[in-house]
Amino acid sequence: MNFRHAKILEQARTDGKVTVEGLASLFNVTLQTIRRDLTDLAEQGRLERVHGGAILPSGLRNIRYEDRRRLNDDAKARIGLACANEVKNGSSVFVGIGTTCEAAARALVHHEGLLVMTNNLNAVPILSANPSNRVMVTGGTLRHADGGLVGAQAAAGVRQLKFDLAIIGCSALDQTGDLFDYDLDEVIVSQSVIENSHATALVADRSKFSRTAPARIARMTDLALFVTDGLASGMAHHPLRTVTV
Amino acid sequence: MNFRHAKILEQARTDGKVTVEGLASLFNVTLQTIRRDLTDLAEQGRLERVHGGAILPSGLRNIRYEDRRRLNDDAKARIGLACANEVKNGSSVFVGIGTTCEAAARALVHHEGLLVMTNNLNAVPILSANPSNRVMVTGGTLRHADGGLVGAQAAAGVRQLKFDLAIIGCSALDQTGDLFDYDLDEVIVSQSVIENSHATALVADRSKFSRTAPARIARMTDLALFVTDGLASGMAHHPLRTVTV
DNA sequence: ATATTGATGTTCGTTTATGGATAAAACGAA
DNA sequence: TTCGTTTTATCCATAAACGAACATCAATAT
Repeated sequence: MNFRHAKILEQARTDGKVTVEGLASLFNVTLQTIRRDLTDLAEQGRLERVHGGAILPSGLRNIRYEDRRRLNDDAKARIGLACANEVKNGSSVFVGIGTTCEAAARALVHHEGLLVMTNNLNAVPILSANPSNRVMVTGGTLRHADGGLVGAQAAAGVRQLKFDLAIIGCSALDQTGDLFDYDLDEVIVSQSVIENSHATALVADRSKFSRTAPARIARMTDLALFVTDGLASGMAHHPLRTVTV
Repeated sequence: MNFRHAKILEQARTDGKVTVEGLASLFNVTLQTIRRDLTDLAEQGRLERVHGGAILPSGLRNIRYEDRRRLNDDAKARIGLACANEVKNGSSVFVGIGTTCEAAARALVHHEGLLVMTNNLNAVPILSANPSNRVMVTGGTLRHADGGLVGAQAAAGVRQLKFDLAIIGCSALDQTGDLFDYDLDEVIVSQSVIENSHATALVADRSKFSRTAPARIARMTDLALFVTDGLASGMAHHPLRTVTV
């Protein structure tokens, strides 16, 4: 344990990741020293080591989910940041399932006095890093694959509150403006979230345009905001307010 | 405690860290004296010792909780094991808040086909390590101190199911056979659990006999089983079925 | 006056952190 | 795949930090 460890963890919590290079120049020590730090922290389970740096530990998630998290994570961080800009201090927020929603949760650390509900167990430690947040969990059936809580109980949990802004993701988007998902148990939660929010923001990186999924969540017109990193050509003039990062 | 301690803590709070060298020259004492001071403060949990100095304890919550987890963990593991013996494969189980309940969760890894609900987020990764378990979460307000979900919503989540066996803990036990807790929001959950279970097991190590807490959860006669590592003298002949490990 | 206690200083052998060197492993591009 | 580059783990040497034991001193009790 040394002086750097606390700072490394802090940076990992705010940025979602740390790099060996970045930390070495930050602390003015050699790369080897940082590697030892990261190894130590990883052995304590406080970080998870990856090539070139480290990320926050997973706990629940499986390998596939880890891979997805690393996929396009720059874009996800930008999307999360843009999304957090829409959140006012002291408001009530919902954070949904998916790595992009987690990026949004990460971007909320500097907000004050939020009431945040989530059905994403990975988002819980991120959100509770800020002690001024009140964090609530929907309840529901745990989906081992990604730490999501789904099903009727999750939907019922959502109905306990009305959100100023709900941040949700989806598995696929089509050109007619529909949102889709794979899992019906997740869809009923998302629908419940949309119903119980003054405004809903969809976060989705461009990869979602080229996917398909069976279960319709909603139409784009049911939403207030769409935050993405690049539009598919056909959707360029969709009526929905769109933020591209 | 001496006059330096207050100043050391003050500096730690403003700078986030203190160094042995810096403090020694500040107070004009030897390095060894400062080391003694820092060791004292670290033992009190007011600082965290690092090589060359000390830092603020990282996230009070985690440290305290980690300490508690290590406290008497042999006994807790035995209690958990004994408790798991009462659980049949394929049954529905509730796992409550506290390190002893987590020990019980750990002991359930070799069971098959359980439906487990919990309001303890620390228990979730433990329970989901066994893929044949169906894991549900109650929902509720997150208590940062220990990862527990409490309040009305947690109690409502509990009412969705009826458990074959519920495993709960408590903060204190008195000789008349009453169970107590510190937090009313947790008590309403425990009461809801007892109501919605065919049988409730209380897990408590002997330290609970010497504690007191304000909020009554239930009477011992409301329970089916009591698993502990040693009885207080006065409770030796309580009518409740008791397993001592 | 003498003994006791507690805080501090001193010494010294041990432990730990760090950086450099090297070889193995992981990665990315062709 | 193969090759070249980057990242990593391991070993070693050095310097710093550490803690235990003992000595010293002052304040207090007997």
